[in-house]
Amino acid sequence: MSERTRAITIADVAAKAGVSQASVSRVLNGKQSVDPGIVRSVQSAIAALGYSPSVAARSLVHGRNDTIAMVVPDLENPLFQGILKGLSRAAASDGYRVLVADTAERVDDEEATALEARQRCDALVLCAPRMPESQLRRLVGRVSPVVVVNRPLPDAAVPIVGVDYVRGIRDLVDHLRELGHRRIAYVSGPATSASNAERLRGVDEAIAAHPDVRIDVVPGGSRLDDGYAAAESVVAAHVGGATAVIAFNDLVALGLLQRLGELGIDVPGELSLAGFDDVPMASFATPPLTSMSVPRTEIGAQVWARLRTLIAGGPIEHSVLYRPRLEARGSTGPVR
Amino acid sequence: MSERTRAITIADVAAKAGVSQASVSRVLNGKQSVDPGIVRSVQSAIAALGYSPSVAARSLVHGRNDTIAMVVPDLENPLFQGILKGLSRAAASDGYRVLVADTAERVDDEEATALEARQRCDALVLCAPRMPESQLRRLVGRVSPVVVVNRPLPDAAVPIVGVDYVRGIRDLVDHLRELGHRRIAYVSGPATSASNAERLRGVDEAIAAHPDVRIDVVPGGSRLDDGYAAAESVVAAHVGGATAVIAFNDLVALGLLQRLGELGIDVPGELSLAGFDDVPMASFATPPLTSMSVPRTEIGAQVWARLRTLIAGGPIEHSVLYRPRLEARGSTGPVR
DNA sequence: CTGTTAGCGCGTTCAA
DNA sequence: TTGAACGCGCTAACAG
Repeated sequence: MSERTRAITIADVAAKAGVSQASVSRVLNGKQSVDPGIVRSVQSAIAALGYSPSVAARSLVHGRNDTIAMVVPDLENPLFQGILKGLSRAAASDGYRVLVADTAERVDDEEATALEARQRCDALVLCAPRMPESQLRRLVGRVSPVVVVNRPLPDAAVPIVGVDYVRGIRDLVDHLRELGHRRIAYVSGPATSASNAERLRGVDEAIAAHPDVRIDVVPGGSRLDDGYAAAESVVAAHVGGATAVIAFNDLVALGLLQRLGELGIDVPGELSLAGFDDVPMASFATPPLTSMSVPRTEIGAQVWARLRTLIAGGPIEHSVLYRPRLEARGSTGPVR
Repeated sequence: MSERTRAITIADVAAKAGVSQASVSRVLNGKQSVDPGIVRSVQSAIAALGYSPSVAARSLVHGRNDTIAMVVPDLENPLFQGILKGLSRAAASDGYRVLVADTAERVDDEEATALEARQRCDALVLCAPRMPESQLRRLVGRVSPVVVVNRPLPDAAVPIVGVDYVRGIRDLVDHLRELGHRRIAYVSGPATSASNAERLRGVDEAIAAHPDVRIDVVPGGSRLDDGYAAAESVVAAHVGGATAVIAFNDLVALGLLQRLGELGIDVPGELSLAGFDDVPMASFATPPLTSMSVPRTEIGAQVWARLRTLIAGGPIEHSVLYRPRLEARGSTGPVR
């Protein structure tokens, strides 16, 4: 059929318009002032030829390509999806695009993936990195500009945007305590998750603050089926006296809720249940799930704000920690 | 603090190794045969300098950058997330990365977004484009190589990967009919969604095939709250005689399920309810939601397979339509 | 205000 | 096998 035709270049436009490449470039970028006549002839030449500049050539000259990368352990996590959406839209408003790199929870691939992604982009977002702290500290130094999400890294020269899980758990425990609960079970998240470690700190602090409260930790995970599978341990804790359960996140809570229903355990009658993240589905569960709300897309926007500053050569802006907001719903009730 | 240091280039490596740039390039790309001694000195120079090649320069020379873009109406849709995940992982295994471009359901921005994304990448995936067919036909010609997802485009020179919604709806109606239902309500999706149009065709075909079945269409949407809001219309249809409901997708079904519960309508006792897509949450609802399963990540992988062929200069491979699989669960039951 | 020139960093001829 | 030289497409500096 048709010949594989080479793309048209700025030289073609210049020739057709009868001017120099520099003039075409000026018209293209609106630099300096150009003779209105030239502008018109260049513009019509561009239109006639259907020319569009080579992004690659521009990148080579400028040393940047207006693209950032987000490295994430699992694209299926609603929290990360929300952050990606917020980041993508915020960056787009400044003419930047977002590359996604899903490490599929393979901790060993994280560093290589991050380095490779950074090669292609002007900056990086490391979302809930699972790698050891020492490795992460080394890495952030190599991939700057970079912003870290949901992973504490004290005194590191990196802006961090995250969620105050410690505070969130404490607030949640307070809520349950006010309802009369004194024995609580916490269904934990992935061992590699830093935010799970933070939640556990929240658990410890809550216990310290309220000597009358006891919290047992049972193994869980991060997905629906993890919650479903955790039901057995939760029931054991319930038999042992627990009257309320806090799940690592809403997915775990919803999976657990389902299984508890199958087992004939009334929520919140016999057992109160709360999740974390306040995913859209939370308020649509039966009963509606009490959760700690986290501003997912807002986090993405804040990440972009910090990254943009860094890209522009600005300072490392202050880290920010969002305080989760309690959304008390039907799944938690007074102890009886 | 430290000087803003210019990145090291292949010339630096060549100098340090005492060879020509060409030799370094050869070692880097494993082309031709190079003297083992040179190889070693180059490699140690690379290691010593911490050199890594410029992606931009490579892109300029090769005319490609091993990146593809996926344009999607809404990143929050579980179906698109699954496709993105499958696409991203499949492409990654071939050394390609994925750029995401979320149009936020702004139909008017779709074309510009697609063109801009294509500039930066070697190929494009148009996921459920909302634009008019004529515009889409024109567009696909301009952004080739491209694969279209979930949008029929008869006789177009583009591989299409999609879901047989017509057949899916028919199978779902058959399921309900076997349970004794004769009056059904369909809660429709977004007006701009081509897959909704396909579902409506399925509805029509089902009616034609089963003269004893009547299906009423009520307005809906694509998200949880759309389903919640559609409850009123559904109840009206129920009062009018409908004993079963098919929702545009699982999100709508789940939102509807919630509201029906609040209204004291028993599912499936009074009203059977089915969704579409079989999102992870479907089987965890109360009652578990009957749905039509769609292989989300598999679709992403198939998209990549076709795109890869196209990028390699291969032929336009056959389009493929996945037949949804019925997952009959507790939300649908015999009419009584 | 305009054109000419010199790179940006790399791959790839073409001789040697 | 190796190195020198050119070109990918564009922007920025410098003259004119």
